[in-house]
Amino acid sequence: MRASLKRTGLARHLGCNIETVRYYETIGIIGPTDRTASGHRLYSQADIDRLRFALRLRDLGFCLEEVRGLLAMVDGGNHTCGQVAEMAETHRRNIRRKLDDLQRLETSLAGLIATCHRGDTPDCAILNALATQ
Amino acid sequence: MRASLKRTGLARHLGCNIETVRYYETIGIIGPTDRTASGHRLYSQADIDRLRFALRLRDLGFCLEEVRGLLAMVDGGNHTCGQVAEMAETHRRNIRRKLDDLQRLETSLAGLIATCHRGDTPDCAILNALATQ
DNA sequence: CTAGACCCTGTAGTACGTACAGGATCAAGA
DNA sequence: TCTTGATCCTGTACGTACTACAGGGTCTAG
Repeated sequence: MRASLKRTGLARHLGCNIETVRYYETIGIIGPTDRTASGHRLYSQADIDRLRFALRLRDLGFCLEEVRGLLAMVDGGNHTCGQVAEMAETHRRNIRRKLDDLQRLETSLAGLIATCHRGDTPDCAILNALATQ
Repeated sequence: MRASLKRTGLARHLGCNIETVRYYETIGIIGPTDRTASGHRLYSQADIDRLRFALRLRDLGFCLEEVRGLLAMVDGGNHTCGQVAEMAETHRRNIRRKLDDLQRLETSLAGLIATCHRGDTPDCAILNALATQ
């Protein structure tokens, strides 16, 4: 069966927000689709596949610029598997860095919280620690 | 010695961006400061302390709304140590959740990368995995 | 035929700044 | 005293990745 959905159907099918679909069209992640005589968009199976691909990349934390790049590579057909792997590796390093940052932050916060005796007075070890020069 | 800095001096002293200082003033994180006769801002020691406090909270990952809330609590003097600790705990839970999300993401990405043979052809296991319905 | 669900476009708002434009002021050296 | 370059001022636009309207047109089931 060949699908041909409108915006709400598409959004439900892929589990994304309606507005996101239009946004992705305006910034060129997905191209302009076919329209009905009255101007309603009709999403073909190819449109759906492309959007799903983009959404998966997004869910993997790629920014839209990277998504655009990967789509362009696939569109052009002038990519190699090695290039794709390299982009993925770079992205993974960025995520690892974020993980490290967040882990350090959690540690700091845990240390701060541990100093607190949770009294019902305004005198707070957390605030004192933060206010100290 | 009582400090009284202008914007560049302040930004250098606290290691933040000049524009950030002005931004924090426009959104009310820090109040309007004294000015010279010609209108140049002068940051007192109290201004500096307040900004440092706000920047530390920001560095701990609190959003500006939370920073504003904590500052208001301190300003009003009507807070308890327990309330502060609770905010910190809530924030810590949010960070933990982000850590989990990011960790899952890293795992997915690692799995994807592992399937790739890094060839110089366009046929790519990563792209195939992402394109598969 | 009508009600309500859906579609269209354009614009404004979110968080947290960053970056400029166009002009005024200040401090130090000649 | 003059000039030069650093700094200051204000206002506004830009960035990401959407989200939320407003004001109108279309479609479909009863």
